[in-house]
Amino acid sequence: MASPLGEKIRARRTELKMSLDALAVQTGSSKSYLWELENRDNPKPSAEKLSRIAEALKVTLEFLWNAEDESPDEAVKDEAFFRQYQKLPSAEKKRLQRMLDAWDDDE
Amino acid sequence: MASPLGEKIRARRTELKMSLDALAVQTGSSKSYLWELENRDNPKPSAEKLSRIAEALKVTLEFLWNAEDESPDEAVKDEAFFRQYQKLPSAEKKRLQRMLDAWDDDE
DNA sequence: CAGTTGCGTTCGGTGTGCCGAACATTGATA
DNA sequence: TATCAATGTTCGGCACACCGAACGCAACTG
Repeated sequence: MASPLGEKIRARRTELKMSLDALAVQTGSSKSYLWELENRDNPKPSAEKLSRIAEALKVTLEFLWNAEDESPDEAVKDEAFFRQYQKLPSAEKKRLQRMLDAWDDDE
Repeated sequence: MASPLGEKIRARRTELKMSLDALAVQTGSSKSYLWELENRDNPKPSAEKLSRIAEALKVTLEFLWNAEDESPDEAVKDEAFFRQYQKLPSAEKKRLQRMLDAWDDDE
């Protein structure tokens, strides 16, 4: 019954030792709705709600919404890579971009 | 009237030379709704819709949603790169990671 | 025991996200 | 000019995201 999104929210919330009430206050949601997100079948929160939840849980939107096939560990590494990448001068970025494109062409 | 989110969606959509119709098909939305997202005052799309839009536009959820007023052009490219990167198998990721590390060592 | 506090759960109602279908507008073609 | 195709715009209405308020239940404390 519970969705992957719901599992992630609950896992992270309990990890941070928050109650539904506490999270509700921080995110401007109602605890009843948060309960629905965690337990109901196919939750479809708004970007706004989910964004505030992600913020309160100190994870990214991407992690909550679509990291289904990715382990949390790998997601964290990917984000670290990205932060590192962003600091490069654009000439270097282009080099990496070309490598990526080349790989996509091979499948 | 148009929100930052709306501006970003339109900017990226026209950049990719897509019509509202085309984007609608790709994202499972209606073009009328996409028009509302681009032009109406305070759009509050669901995470689901926004996620599919981000994917079609090749940017991340974070980029579309966060009202970062930093230089958008390079940010868009970075996000596109990251989205592409995430789909790689981890062996490939490691290769790129090593290149990045090598760069950092040189300064 | 009765009361309190803290947590999760249920549920009816309401605002609005999102849609389909019509209408407006531009541009191209002859 | 008239006409057709493509894109953008408007609008009425339905479905459901989200809420408040009640409820259940366990662990306390006097």
